[in-house]
Amino acid sequence: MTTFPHSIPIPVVEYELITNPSRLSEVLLPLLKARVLAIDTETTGLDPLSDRIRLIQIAIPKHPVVIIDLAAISIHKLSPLKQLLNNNAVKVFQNGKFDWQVLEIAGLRPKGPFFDVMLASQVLRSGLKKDHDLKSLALEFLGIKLDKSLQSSNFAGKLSTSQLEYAALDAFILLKLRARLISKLRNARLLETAKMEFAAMPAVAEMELNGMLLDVQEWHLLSEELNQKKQTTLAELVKAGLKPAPSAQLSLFPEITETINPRSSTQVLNALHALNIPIQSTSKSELIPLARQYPIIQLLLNYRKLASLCSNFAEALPKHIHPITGRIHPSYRQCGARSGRFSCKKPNLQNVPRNCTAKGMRTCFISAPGYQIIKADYSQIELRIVAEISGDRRMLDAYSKGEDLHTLTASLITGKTLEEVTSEDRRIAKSVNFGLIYGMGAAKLQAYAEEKYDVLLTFEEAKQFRIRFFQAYSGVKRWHERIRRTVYVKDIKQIRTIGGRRRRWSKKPRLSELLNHPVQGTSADMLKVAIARLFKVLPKTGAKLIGVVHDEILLECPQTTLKRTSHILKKVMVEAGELYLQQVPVEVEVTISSSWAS
DNA sequence: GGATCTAGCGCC
DNA sequence: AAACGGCGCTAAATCC
Repeated sequence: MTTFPHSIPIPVVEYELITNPSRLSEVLLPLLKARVLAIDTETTGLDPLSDRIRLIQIAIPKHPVVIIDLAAISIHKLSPLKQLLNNNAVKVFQNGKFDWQVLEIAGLRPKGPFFDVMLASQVLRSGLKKDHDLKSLALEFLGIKLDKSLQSSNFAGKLSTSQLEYAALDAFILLKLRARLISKLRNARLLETAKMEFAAMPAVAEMELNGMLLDVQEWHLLSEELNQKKQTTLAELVKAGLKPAPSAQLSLFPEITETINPRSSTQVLNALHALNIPIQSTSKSELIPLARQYPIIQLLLNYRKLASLCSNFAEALPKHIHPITGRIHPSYRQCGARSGRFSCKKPNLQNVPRNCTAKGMRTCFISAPGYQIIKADYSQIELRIVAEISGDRRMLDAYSKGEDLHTLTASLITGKTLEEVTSEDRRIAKSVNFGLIYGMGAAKLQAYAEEKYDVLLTFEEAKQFRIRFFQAYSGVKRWHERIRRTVYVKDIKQIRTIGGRRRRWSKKPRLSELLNHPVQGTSADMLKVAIARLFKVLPKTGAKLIGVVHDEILLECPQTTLKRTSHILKKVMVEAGELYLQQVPVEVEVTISSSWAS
């Protein structure tokens, strides 16, 4: 890594401010010939749906930065700009998702190929937890200290010279950053991964603008139901004897301390100790084994779950309904996870509960009139990727014959034939499969099976299943051993997905992290290829991308094109998967419904 | 008093 | 020898 012992002075950037339509086409003429355009925008705020674009700054090498004051020029006079943004030049952005959205809403949608310096940096430094804002990138890759104090200045009124200089520099610096990042990416063999991110970027930008529609009335009913349950559970808890520990009752106001807050782990710990229940912490894994013995613990678990559902979802999600669109527009980060997976926030729609009430929260996410929701997800994608990467014969055989891997595992660990396997056996096997591929130990497997699959195993059983799993899938065992050697013998601190996406560690990685990245990351890669391709083909169907959840894609589709669109969606997803999986068939399950429920 | 950390919940 | 990974949000607890 290059270091810059002395910071380089901030370059002086020439610019021309355009406030007059008659000068526009003239000044854009040389830009039309450029192969690369660096673009930045300044807006009146950070919400593309309610704030407005003020400036667009465009930089090309050896030329003054062109700053166009969009407050001064009517949209009808902008065709030269539209033509420029719609040409085949590479468009360079910093966090281009935001600029894409702002430009789209201003009727100035830019056309790719794109280069996003933030995404490039995230791909390059994945796992190393660094900042990826423009200031950090300029310092890290160019040794330039940028002054970003004007970023949040008022871009609605009259603009100062320093604001214009700031705006010009932001665009100009992107050219230099791109050049530096390209060579870094190429040296790290990450250019292909970065290009995949760039291609997915407009799809992500549009997905956020599309947002999802929440049925507020149904949501309210569901919230009421949850709240009722929460209150009755609280009453039962008090009845069952959840009260302050004796020492705490020395309070001057005993009536106030008659009950405790069941969400407070410290209060709960004391209260349970007072009831002679032997626990070290109030964590779920410690409470679950005691739930059968002590009814109060089951009530406590129920209450905590209900309280979390109420505050995290029932009360929280309606607050995110946008006043202009009436829809929820979460913020997706396409490189949000170190594996390359998406993360989602404000609100996080990737963790909306599936089956928390009789009705289900996801049924409240609905399609607009005249539309339906198409949901498509990759079937057992992580296990398929494990089969591909490990080359495990048995897994590959099972998948190529179209067999069910959970049933196969059930048969292998119980010794029963495939026909004898019960649905209970299969559920056990499911927990075993998902638990053991990343090297879970027997104790955790036991807890995990109970917590997630309601499967009771003794420690000995968990141990036996673990042994039999690795006997049955010896290729998986060899894969684990191969990776183990890379950490503990070769001291390697990085690993890649099938497509080459890299994750690094600053300290010695855990084996499970090294096993996990190629699997989760490859799954993320195929999802991104899929949405990038969908971005190109969906417009002709009228369908809109409205959500992604790791191995799942959600479209809102006009009734009239449902059949064709779901066919296209499935085809695109399967083909994206097949780019990475050569030995395992890729399967995608598609459902059509008036809501997000499956 | 506000900022930050932790525990515990949801999802794939 | 033992070890599942990846996220975000809320409320309580703690720090400054």
